[in-house]
Formats: sequence, structure tokens, C-alpha cells
Amino acid sequence: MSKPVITRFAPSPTGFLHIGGARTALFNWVFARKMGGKMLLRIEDTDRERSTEAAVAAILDGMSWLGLDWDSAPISQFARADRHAEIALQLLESGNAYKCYCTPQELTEMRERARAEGRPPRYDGRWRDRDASEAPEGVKPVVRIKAPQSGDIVVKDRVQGDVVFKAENLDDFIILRSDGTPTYMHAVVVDDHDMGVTHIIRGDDHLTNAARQIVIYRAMGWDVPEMAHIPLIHGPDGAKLSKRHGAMGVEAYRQMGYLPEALRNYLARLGWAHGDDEIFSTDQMVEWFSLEALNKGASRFDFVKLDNLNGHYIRSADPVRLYDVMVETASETGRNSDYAGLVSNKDTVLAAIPELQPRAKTVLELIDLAQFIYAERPLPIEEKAAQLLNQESVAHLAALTSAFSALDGWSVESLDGTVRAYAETVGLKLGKVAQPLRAALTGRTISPGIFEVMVLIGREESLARLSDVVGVGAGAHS
RNA sequence: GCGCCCUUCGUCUAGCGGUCAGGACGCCGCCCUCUCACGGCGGUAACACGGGUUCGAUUCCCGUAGGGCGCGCCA
Repeated sequence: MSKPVITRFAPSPTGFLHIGGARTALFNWVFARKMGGKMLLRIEDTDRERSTEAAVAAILDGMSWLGLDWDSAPISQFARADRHAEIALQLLESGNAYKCYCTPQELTEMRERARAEGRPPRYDGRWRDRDASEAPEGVKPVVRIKAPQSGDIVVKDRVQGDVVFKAENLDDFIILRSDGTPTYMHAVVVDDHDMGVTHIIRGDDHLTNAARQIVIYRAMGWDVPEMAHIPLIHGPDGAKLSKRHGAMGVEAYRQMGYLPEALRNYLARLGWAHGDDEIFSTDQMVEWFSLEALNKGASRFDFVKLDNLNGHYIRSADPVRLYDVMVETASETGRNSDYAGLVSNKDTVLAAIPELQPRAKTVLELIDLAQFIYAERPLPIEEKAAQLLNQESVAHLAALTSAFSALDGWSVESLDGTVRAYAETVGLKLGKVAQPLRAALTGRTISPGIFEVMVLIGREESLARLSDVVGVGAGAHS
């Protein structure tokens, strides 16, 4: 009988929740759910200089938006400093660690000399066996772990397989600083152990750290958790993800108009696959997930594919929810006139959304497509639309305006019939009159079906917008 | 420099000794059509290179090349 699974996500609060962290959190979350276990959250805030409360809030918000919840209250690593020191002391007493009185300058020299002589820049262990009586005056020591000097340390990794490190390549690294605070390497091990973490899932930039951490586990006689080091995400050019690429916080993705379920689906497909399945729900993800199906190679972030997936989820989303997201997004991104237009034309926008859905890849595009509804008269006419409104086409619009005015009903069918009949009468293809109509009614060359547009904005507004165009045209040529 | 990891269409990937190397995005063409989308159909395009092992390698092993990560009193 195996222990219940406990995973953890351990961000350091020095900025937002970036896309790589979001995926790490996602995999920890999915795995915990799959195994019926828990995912804990630990804030690695031991770097007091760089950690901020705002960053903690941003990370929690980002996870919530993505739909990733965690069990128990987030744990502050900084708050556990006493416990870390306690373990370091135990290691000291058991002879598995020792005090080192080297000064930072001394260490810098050591590294520089090593580099100059072509040796790896590692601590040479000069205090490993020295007696405490040799300690210099006025120097506060650090505590270093006694790493094994021979043999292999193997990281048994569920993704990477057995990774072997030779002990001679590891030095006696610091576990407690001279001010008594723990280093990351030490705090992580103590926390993961105390939290009962059974599976460590993290970026493979930690793979070499894993070997060092195993040294501490061994010295304490603790079980080493299962490990899974997942590959990193690169930018479109194969290099490290930069802000230009996508290393923004997840809230930036929200502001760009992506839906959380789309991002989850996309992120899951970066480094993980379940056969040929491309689009799947989060429940399916949980059902299908396995650590062994994770890839070992890094992948590139591709906005084009994210757009495609997002388009899919927009198409299948509930219009009422989309409306709310549109309003929220307009507000958050400072699109004030859109915000006002969306709010004061709620019913019309709601009715229009099904027409907009297949045409948008992001919520921002959705908003853009809705603008014809609340645009102020006289409509701003885009350049390409203006080209459609020449003397001839405006004359047709004038004729159509009369026909529309005489119309009894105002439906897609009646409008369609009217325009088709007119086009046939004057010997034109439908497109020849429908396009100018679109230009006059929306100010653009693209929009939902033009008869749908007319029904949406209504008879009065349609005729008014037409007269805005026809009036000018008629005035100029009569 | 040292250590570790990685390498299938442009991108994300399937593949776990024998496949016409599959899917998705993108791109191109056709259909649908009042525009743009959506949808449908078709097409383009890949096993980094060199050695082994094997009857047979995309698949297993070793090199080479390329890329990534790590080597702090940062996390």
C-alpha cells in the first residue's frame, strides 16, 4: 500500500506567475488529482530582498484564474527558518556537516584561481577536517554539508530516467549562511520532507540540484521523494523565453483575451501528449495523465497554435459567460468606450455573440467585432470600406433604403429577399450590393452576415446609418 | 572550462525493431458563400550526422554536431 500522493508547487515571489511556472503548477495539480492526492503550495520567500507580497498575490491570482486550486494554506519558507537551522545543527552534531570560516573574498579567489587553471569552480573543502580551534577571530562561519567524495549519486527520475552524477563533481555546498539563514538547497529538502511531499515535479533546470539535495536526504536518513523533472519552455526562436515571447505573467494572457481552459489545454500539450488527442477537457487531462508520458525535450511556445485552441474554446463557450469576460477584459485593459458600449447595449451584444464566436480567436477580437453595435453615428468608415462607397453603389443604397423603408417585416428573410430581388432587377450579383451595404452599416469590410447585422441593430438604426451615407452621396450629386 | 539533459514536418507531437513514419497548428488549393470567419475536402513538409548491434533500425549502443540547463553565503 503506497502513501497518498502529495505534490507541491513552490514558486519564489519575485514576480508574476510566468508561463513556465504555470505549466509546472498545472502538472503538479493534474498529477495530484489523478492520484487522488493533494497539491500543496509553498512560497519560497527566503530571499528577502526580492520577495514581495504583491508577487505572492499575483501568483495566487494567476493560479486561481487558471483554475488550479491547492490544499491547505500556502506555506512560507521564510517562516520556517528556525526549523531549517535546527536540521543544520543536527547535521553538524552527527558529523555530516561542518563549519567553514572562509570569507567571501577567499571564495572568490578560490573560484578565480580554479577557472584560471581550468578546473571546475568548486569549494576545495579546506575546512572539512580542520579543528574548530583554528577558527579565525571575528569570522562568522557558514555550515557546509559533507558531500560524499567518491561513488555515484543517482537521481531516479520518472521523466529523465536514472541520471548519474559522480560524487567528485559535487562540492561541500553551504546549507546555512553565516547569518544563520538556510540556503535554498537546504530549505527545499527540509520543507519537502516536513510537508510529506511524495512527488517533486519541477523544471529540469533543477535536475543537477536534485543530486545535491539527495546528499542532504541521505545525511538525514530521509526517504528521497519520487522526482519528475519536466523540460523547459523556450521562445519561438528556441532561446530562453523572454518577455517578447511569452514570459509574461498569466494575467497578461488574460488581458490578451485568452480563456483559462484554452491555456490549460495548450500548456498540457507542451511536453505531454496522450496519443493524437489535441483538444481535451481538464477532466480528460486528469484521467489520461501520467508522468511517463511527459517528454524530455524542451518545446517552443507558439502563439499561433494557442490562438487556434483559444478560437475553439471561444466557439464552444457560453455566450453569457463570454459577455461577462468581454466586459471584464474591456475594463481591465482600459478600453473605456468599448466598456461603455458593451454595458449599455447588453441585450444586443448578447444576441450578437453567437455571430461573433466563429470569427474571433481572442476575447479582444470578440470586442472588436462587437463594435459595430455601439458605434456612434455617423459611423467612422474604414478606408477599405470607403472605397466601396462610390457614386454608383451609393445610388443602389439609396434605392435599397426606400425598399427597406417600405418593408413590413424586419427579419433576415425579408431583408435577404429584398436585397436579392433588387440585385436581380439591376442585374448585379448579390455581393455587389451587399458589400456596400456592409460598408455603410458597419463602416468595415468584414462583419457577420449583413442581414443579421441589420436585425441586430434594428430597423431604426439601420435606416439612420444608411441615410448618413446616402444623404451625403445624394447631396453631392443631386 | 566541467557536469547533466535534449534532438521526428517551420511549430506542438504520435511512434516504444518490421508503419506508404500518423495527428494537430501554420501554409497552399478547392468547395460552401453577401465580406470575414466557421465547416468540409485535398495538398506541402520530418526521423541532425557518422559508426556499430541486428535478418531488419526513427526505435537499442557509441561518437560527432547543434541546442538547453547547472556550476553563488539567488531561488
